[in-house]
Amino acid sequence: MLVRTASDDRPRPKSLNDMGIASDANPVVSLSEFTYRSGKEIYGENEPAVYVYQVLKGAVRTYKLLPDGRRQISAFHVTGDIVGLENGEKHRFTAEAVVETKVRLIRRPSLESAASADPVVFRDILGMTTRSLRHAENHLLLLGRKTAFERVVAFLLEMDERLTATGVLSLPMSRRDIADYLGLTIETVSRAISELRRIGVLEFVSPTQRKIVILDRQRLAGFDCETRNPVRA
Amino acid sequence: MLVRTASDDRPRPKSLNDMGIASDANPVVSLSEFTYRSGKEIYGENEPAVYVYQVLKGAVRTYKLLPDGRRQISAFHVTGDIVGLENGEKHRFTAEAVVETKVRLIRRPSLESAASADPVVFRDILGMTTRSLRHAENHLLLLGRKTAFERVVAFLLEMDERLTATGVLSLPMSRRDIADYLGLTIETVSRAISELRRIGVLEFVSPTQRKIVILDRQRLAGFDCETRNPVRA
DNA sequence: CGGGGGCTTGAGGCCACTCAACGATAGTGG
DNA sequence: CCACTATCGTTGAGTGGCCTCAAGCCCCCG
Repeated sequence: MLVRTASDDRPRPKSLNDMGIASDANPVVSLSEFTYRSGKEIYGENEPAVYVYQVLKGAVRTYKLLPDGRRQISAFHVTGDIVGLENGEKHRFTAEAVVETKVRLIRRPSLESAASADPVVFRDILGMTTRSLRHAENHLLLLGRKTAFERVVAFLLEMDERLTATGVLSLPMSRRDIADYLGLTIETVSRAISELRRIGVLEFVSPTQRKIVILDRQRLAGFDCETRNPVRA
Repeated sequence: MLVRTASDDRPRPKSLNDMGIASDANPVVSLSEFTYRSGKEIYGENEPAVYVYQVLKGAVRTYKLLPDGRRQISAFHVTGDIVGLENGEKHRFTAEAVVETKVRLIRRPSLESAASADPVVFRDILGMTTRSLRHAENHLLLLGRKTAFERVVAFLLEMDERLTATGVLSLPMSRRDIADYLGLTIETVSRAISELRRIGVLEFVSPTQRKIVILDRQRLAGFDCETRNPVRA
């Protein structure tokens, strides 16, 4: 199994003000923005959780590593999503920018004080945590019990829903990211996509393999054995 | 893949009072108790979430099914654990008693009113949700990237920690349950346990295969490639 | 135009699954 | 109390789906 390396030259949002980026004196929480270049680490697993991040543009992957480098991506976060809301002192994942990504930074202490002051904020935090939990629970089923083909189909449907819903996918992530999200290898992901193209469900938009047209969503959805209505004898 | 059936003769806690079991007039939330026999369904996936349950004795499994019967158990819940806290209208899993199980029932509406009245209750709910999320996130890594042997080791260590921590495990669940929790087959689970016995890490306590002594926890833990300190180049 | 990374495709191997047989255990009824 | 039976767990043999290894293509970018 390949061991991947992580660069340690990531920007430090702690020095945002030093860098001349104004920090917003919001009445609710202190805000500021930052842009991460593609592949840069936003925070590391087990680091103290100083900030919560809202993705304004781009995409973020959050993952865990095993000592030998095996990686499991738990989620991709796109525009509007909140990243790093741990409800605890430490980050449980590493977070990296999948592509050039702009985020809004929210200081955790200021978020917490806002939450204690305002029940609505608190309720929002619970809602977002529940949302993450539901996503993780569905992903457990995918990783534990779905075939490689079913996983790739489920991934494409999820991305179709979250990215555009126009039938044309512009995936920000590489095949390696997809593989590490689905618990597969890049070759297996590639073969599944090729198969879907072969049978006429998908098509690439030239000139790249990351823009995908869904030609027959009906049929694509049919390959996903979703949990909707499990038959009970 | 085998399609398993679910009995539909489960008791209905809705009729608790009709059944002569007093419902506790607690100042905070309305409480009552109920005992489920081994294998009985407590609630079904997508059913309206009327109750939240606290396990008083026994064990509960929560799972999702695919249409063809493939099952993924998301968690086992033992004494003290809360089950069915969905923060939403519907249950996201089916819950069943693994063995004869006594639970305390908490009406969801009464819990919600308690939460809005008391920030401490609300904070507890967030804490429990976060706890579930952390468990699910760790399980994603297990299902996505660990080998069969590593999964079984991780399972035994988890159960050792949660059930007794005395070095003697009395597993309430069958090999099938374990397999469906770990995303494996019963044969693979069995082989991994046999291997651990063969090398002298485990031992069965007669006369059953569900009582296990951990002879060398050091070595057992060594087989678990936990996420503790991933090496970074 | 040369180099490199990302993606695809093919060939072969291995880990976990499938199928099957058997022993042990627990539950059932005579 | 003891056959009888069903269920659970183990073990072996063989298969197959996904992984590994490798080659080649394409696009991007200096």
